[in-house]
Amino acid sequence: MAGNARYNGKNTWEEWSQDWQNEDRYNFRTIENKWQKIWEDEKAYKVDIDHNRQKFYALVEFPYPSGAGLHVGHPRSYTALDVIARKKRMQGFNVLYPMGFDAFGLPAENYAIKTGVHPAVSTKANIANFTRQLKSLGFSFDWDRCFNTCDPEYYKWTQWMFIQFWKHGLAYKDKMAINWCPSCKVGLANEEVVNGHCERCGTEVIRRDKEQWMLAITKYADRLIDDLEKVDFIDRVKTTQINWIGRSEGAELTFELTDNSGSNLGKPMVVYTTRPDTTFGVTYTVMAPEHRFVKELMNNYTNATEVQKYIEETAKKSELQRTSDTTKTGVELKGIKARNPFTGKLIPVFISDYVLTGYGTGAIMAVPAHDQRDYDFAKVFNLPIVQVLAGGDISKEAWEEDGIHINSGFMDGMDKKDAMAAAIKFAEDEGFGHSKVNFKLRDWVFSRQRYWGEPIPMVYCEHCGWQPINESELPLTLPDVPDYRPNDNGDSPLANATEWVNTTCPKCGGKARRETDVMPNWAGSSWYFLRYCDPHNDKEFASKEALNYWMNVDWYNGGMEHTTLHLLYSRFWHKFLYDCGYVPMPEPYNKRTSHGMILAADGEKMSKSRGNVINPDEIVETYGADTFRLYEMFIGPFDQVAMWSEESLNGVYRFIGKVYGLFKKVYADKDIQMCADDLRAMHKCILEVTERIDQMKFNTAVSSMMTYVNYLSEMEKIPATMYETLLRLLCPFTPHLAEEMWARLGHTSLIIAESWPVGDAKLAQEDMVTLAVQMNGKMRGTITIAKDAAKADAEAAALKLDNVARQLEGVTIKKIIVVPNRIVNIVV
RNA sequence: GCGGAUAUGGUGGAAUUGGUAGACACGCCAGAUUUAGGUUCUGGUGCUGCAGGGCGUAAGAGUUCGAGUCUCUUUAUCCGCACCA
Repeated sequence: MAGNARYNGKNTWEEWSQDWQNEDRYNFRTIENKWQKIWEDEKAYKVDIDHNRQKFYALVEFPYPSGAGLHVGHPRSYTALDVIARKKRMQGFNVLYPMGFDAFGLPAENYAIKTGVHPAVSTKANIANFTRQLKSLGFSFDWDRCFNTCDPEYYKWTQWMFIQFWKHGLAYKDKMAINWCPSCKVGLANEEVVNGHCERCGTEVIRRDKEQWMLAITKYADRLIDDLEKVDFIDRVKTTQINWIGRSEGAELTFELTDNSGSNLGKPMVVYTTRPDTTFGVTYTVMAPEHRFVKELMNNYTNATEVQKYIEETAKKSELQRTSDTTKTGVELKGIKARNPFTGKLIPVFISDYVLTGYGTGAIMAVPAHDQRDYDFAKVFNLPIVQVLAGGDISKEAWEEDGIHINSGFMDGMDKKDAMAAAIKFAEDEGFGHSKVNFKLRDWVFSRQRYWGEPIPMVYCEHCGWQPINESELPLTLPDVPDYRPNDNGDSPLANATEWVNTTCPKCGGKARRETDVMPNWAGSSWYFLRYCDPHNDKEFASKEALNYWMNVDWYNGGMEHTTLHLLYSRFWHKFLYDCGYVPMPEPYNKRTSHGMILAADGEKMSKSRGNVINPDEIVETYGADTFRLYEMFIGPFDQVAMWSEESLNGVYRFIGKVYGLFKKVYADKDIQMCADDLRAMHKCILEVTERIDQMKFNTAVSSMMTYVNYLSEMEKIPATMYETLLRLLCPFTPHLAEEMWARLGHTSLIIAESWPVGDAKLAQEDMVTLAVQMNGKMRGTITIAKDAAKADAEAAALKLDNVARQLEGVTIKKIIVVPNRIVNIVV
């Protein structure tokens, strides 16, 4: 017999207590290891469906298992929700708090290119390391539900979902100009381009025509905005998503293109505008250089060479060059005109790179009087500027505010609202336009020309076009390849796996080729929270029963940087599954919060190159997991950036030592009476900690406990109830310490399964209160009187104060304001 | 340029939401114990005056008996988006 683990190998509590009674120092290393082993052996955090208990699903973003290991930023989020999960558990909820790994991604692949180590091998090692680190911090994850996205048993379902997208027409292949990172040799989604640079490696992104798989997220744009009303997301997240989706209401109007004499060329140019009411002020039109009409009408231009040259120059410009240089350039398409449908006048047509091909219709009507960009362009090309809204001074700049319409025919005298309605009605009646909603959001570029991702389960057949493989053949596993390097043609390394690529068409049985691009690293994370509900299911991605019980995620915490990436993608993905009837609710997350970043002590981001990275392993080694956890909660307001400080960490370490030291003063006698002050201190602490955890004010929750511990330190002897209450409150933050001291009090149960204390507001109340006494709002002293004393008593007591009486000499009291239990203000 | 946030001691930060500004912690100072030392304990610590007192929440104005908190103006820093018609 190895003895009882809880008693460090001793068989009885008595044997064990002989040992620890001699210990002066809190031996966190032994103690933390001991409890982690016990929790693991007893599967203390394993959960199952239990219809008799209310569920609570707490979720944190699963990490990418990088070679660098856990960053001190990760535990900020994980500890916060661990605290919440543990408290909910103690409050009787059936809590699901899972962890997994988002294991596909470029770093493993780049590492493979450098070293030849297969990404599966390095990823596996990294996952093992992450798991060890996470376990060393004592998080209450249900490890039985852990999975990673590069496991075929998992990505089988990612592929299956892709096929469902395809079947519903939401996955399509399209040749288009995409963002291309020349260093990673990979296409990027809009969301992955930061200031014209690759989000991963920082290389300037260029534009490149490529055939890409796309997911039609724009079909959900409206619902992605509207349904934000149904969920409890912090405002920052909501507004960022709304701005990113960029809904705008306006109209599409058709401008006929004509030759110089005014005969129609059969090219109705459709423009998008948010201000159809200003059409009387349109003095020219502009098409994006890539607009198909520009090429189609090439023979009509008298300056075709110049036009051609401009088109080529634009194509060469990177996204960054194109957007950073705001001086207007362009070329008039000489030989053609556009007819303003409101005035009938013929106006010039230009091409310019300030008109974007991907937004609206790729063509605009220019109102230089009321749009600064059009104004700038008109100045460069000396075009007429016609004011149609009263106000401003258009000789200096465009007037972009509202105003009464002038020079606008039937709209003269109208305000914006009436004129908008009138303009759209006119366009509809005359058949050249209609109202239209547009979005900045683009469809999701879903192909990556790389290796380490989910293979896209599609094949191309000469006869049948693109076809999905049979669902019974899933998972389509990633083949081994000898060389992971992508090539400059933009082919995936998979293109060289000839045997794998050549296959048969699932429809006609003829020769076919597999898609060699893989999915982006956002694919696996778009639905992982569903898998946690039923992670070992090999028949479905999750059973109906499990989804009905566990979904939605009740509380999801993660980084702001995912607001327009993972968070938006997964909401879209989930809505699609909902529309297909595969998930019970249209939104996956009830509540979303976000933590601030942790910066290095120098206020900079932690990075290898700066050499200011704090390694969590070293902190755990030197101070212990509890200190680390508690410090991350105490470091500052949870939603704001925080700077790492080893000195402050030391303060938390001292606090833990103090809690340990108090144990010696605890009365063995359980029935000892507490006085009113004791009860007040205890209940106040319970109420504060409870409330502050719910509000994520972890830093002040910790200070409440520090205040309580300071109170206990001043006592000669501590009633057991007071100390036990402290341990219960502390348990979510410092579970090892709480568990150890709980056991030393003689308990044989685990404290993590104990109930959360309930505070009594009455007992927490003071019976005497201190009021501030002010004269004309300036502090003159304080009085202590009974709580809820009559106003007259407070007044009388205040006037008796020496300080007040002295200063009252020779002045008359105008009035006295008494706010019960707060303040007495004497106005003179 | 647009959108969002932040601004309080030497430092990180509190403030019951309009009612004693600076909780809690770090640091610092003094003392005690131990000491070769970072340990531990006690007391002090916004600024300023000998003192009654005065001044203090980025700056300026306003509302109020009373403003860190509400309104307006300005400034600084951080983050996101950026020719989206």
